[in-house]
Amino acid sequence: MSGSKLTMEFKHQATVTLAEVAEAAGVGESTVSRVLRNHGSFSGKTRERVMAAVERLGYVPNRIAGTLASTGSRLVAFVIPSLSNIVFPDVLRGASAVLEENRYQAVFSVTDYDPGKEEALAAAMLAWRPAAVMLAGFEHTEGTAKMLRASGCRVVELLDLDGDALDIAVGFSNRAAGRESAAFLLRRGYRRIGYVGHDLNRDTRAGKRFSSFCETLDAAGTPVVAHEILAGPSSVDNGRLGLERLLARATLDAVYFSNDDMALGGYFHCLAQGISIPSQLAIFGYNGLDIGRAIPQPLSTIRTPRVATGEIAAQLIVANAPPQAVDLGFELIEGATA
Amino acid sequence: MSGSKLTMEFKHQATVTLAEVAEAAGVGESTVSRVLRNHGSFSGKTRERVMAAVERLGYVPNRIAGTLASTGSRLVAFVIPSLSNIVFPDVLRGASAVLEENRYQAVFSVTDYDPGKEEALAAAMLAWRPAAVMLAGFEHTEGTAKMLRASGCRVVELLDLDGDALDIAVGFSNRAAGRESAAFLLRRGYRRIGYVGHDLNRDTRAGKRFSSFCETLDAAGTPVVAHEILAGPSSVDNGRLGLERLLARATLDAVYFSNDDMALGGYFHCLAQGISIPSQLAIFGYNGLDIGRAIPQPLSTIRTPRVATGEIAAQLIVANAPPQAVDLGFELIEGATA
DNA sequence: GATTTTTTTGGCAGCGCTGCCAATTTGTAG
DNA sequence: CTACAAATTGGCAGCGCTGCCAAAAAAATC
Repeated sequence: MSGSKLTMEFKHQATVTLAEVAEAAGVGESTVSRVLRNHGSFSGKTRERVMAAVERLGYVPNRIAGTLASTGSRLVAFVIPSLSNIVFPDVLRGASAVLEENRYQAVFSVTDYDPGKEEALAAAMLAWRPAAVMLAGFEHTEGTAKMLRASGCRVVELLDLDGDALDIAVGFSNRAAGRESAAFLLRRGYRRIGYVGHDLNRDTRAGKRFSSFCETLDAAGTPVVAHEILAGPSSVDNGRLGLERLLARATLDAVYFSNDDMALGGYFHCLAQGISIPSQLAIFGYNGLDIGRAIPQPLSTIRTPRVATGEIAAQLIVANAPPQAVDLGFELIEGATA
Repeated sequence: MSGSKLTMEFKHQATVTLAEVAEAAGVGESTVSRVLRNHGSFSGKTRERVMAAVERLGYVPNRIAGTLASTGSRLVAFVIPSLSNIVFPDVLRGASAVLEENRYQAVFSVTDYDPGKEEALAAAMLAWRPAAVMLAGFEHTEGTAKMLRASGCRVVELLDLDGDALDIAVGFSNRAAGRESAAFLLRRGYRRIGYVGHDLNRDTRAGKRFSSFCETLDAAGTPVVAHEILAGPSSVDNGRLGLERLLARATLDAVYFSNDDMALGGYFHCLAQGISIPSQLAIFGYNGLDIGRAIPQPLSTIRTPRVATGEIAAQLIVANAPPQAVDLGFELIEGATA
């Protein structure tokens, strides 16, 4: 479209091809290919001549061509809801370490928790013929599911276990997390419990935690007294704001937050307002962020295996493991805020 | 290598090709290609027939083949030091939003602050013939620089401005950040200033901040009294630990931290130890994390344009802008801790 | 030294798509 | 109805590499 003159200036694709290397080394193309991939047999002398030519010409193999010619791409596609929610960078971190070791490449796109966008991005990803597509959770549009099933590529659904997996699932039960959080608060004797969360229609895993949290409290005869759902993303500020609003409407002795960052916001709100924790108000979070342990009173929360989720998912793909659901569990941290 | 029997079970690459679509629609291959890319001319009737065939067969274009056949790949490669340091997810977030809008794909690898690994990963990235490679800062091995220059693909160096760019640079001056941090502390009257940081040989941008911080204090005749460098990554725990060690060795009235997370660790250490802030000890961070504003005394720090760095970098690539250095600046937040 | 076996090697047909060009169809003007 | 321009369309040669197969060279055996 624009600046074709500029384009000229900055594009000099140093197109050294395998054929040129072969020529320079005085060997056949397939020999170069074998040496470079260290696959098949060739003599040490040949190897040296090829490597010398590669070095001399500054040859960089073209994976695009290589992938097209062979099959299976060593690309792993991540279609994640967000990069602001620490969960996803953590998962990527775990996965990328394993993938890099095995010479796979990670590709990603961010759906912003929008299922429609997820479908579009998943389609775009499939066009790269990845070895696997990794998504968050089980809630996808029908189109997405159909497309993934038809694609023939491996699918890994991450961070959830409450639902039917398309292929592989790695994570833990969000329902169990919600349930155990509620049970913990009940054990501690709290009875007037509230909830502060971010948009649940979009973050369906948070939604599952909340709903099983509610069910557990209902069963105990002490349902959630009040809840405050904030439209924006999970954040410290929203946690603070949410708690402020909630306390303006209801008298509570404990609050469950959809995430640690929100819980921290709530915690700081209490500090600022002189609300003593946990005697006046208990706070319980979710995720087990490091910073939760560093505050004056360690945050009571559930620690999730985020990095491990990425690692395991990547390992299963690398090993071409059969369909399965891997439960990594979570750990309830009693902390000092509840 | 392993499980070829398993392999059979899970690979049914639904290989519907463009040729099959053409066949089914009763048109030529190039026509299908034109319709799908909405490029060139074709009649409305043809369009419908093609789309119907695409729908019916569940055709997913193969970008690998498309990229090989055309030129330029609409892939943007990120070679970043870490995903734990919030800086990089933020940059990716900004960039990926812009890239997705323009139908580019983000690919990434994590170097773990290791220049050797950076070189290897950059080489692997170039094999995908990306439209651009984005790296952190200017400090690369000679091999990396040579390879990037020879590659002919655009290069963007992020988050630094103190050095010579290979092509495009987007960020701000870390030296200026260090200098202004020091100047601020001096203006506030602090004279016995210490530093707590993470591994500086590896995070060269943090190294630059520290060195210009030191120079500024030296020039004022009040050099850094003591510093504590922790081997691990920047983290809340390390900040706490670093400050504890530092205070055991020196009497200080202010401490500069290499990052906000470390500064927060220091802040909480003070809270726990009853050290009053800022009267007994001032704390100054770097990055401007949200949580720094939520704690009882807002953290004094420098806010960096992380998301914007990613956005601008992506925009320049999408627009195929000429080589340039874009200074996004930073903002000193006075806060209440210094 | 001849023969068999094993190791190396090169040739070449695709992988699925795009870009170019020529051919065909359609539209328009004379 | 003819001539000419414009809009559509199809054919096909690659893009750079890998995989297969047969040929050549080297090593082992008798």
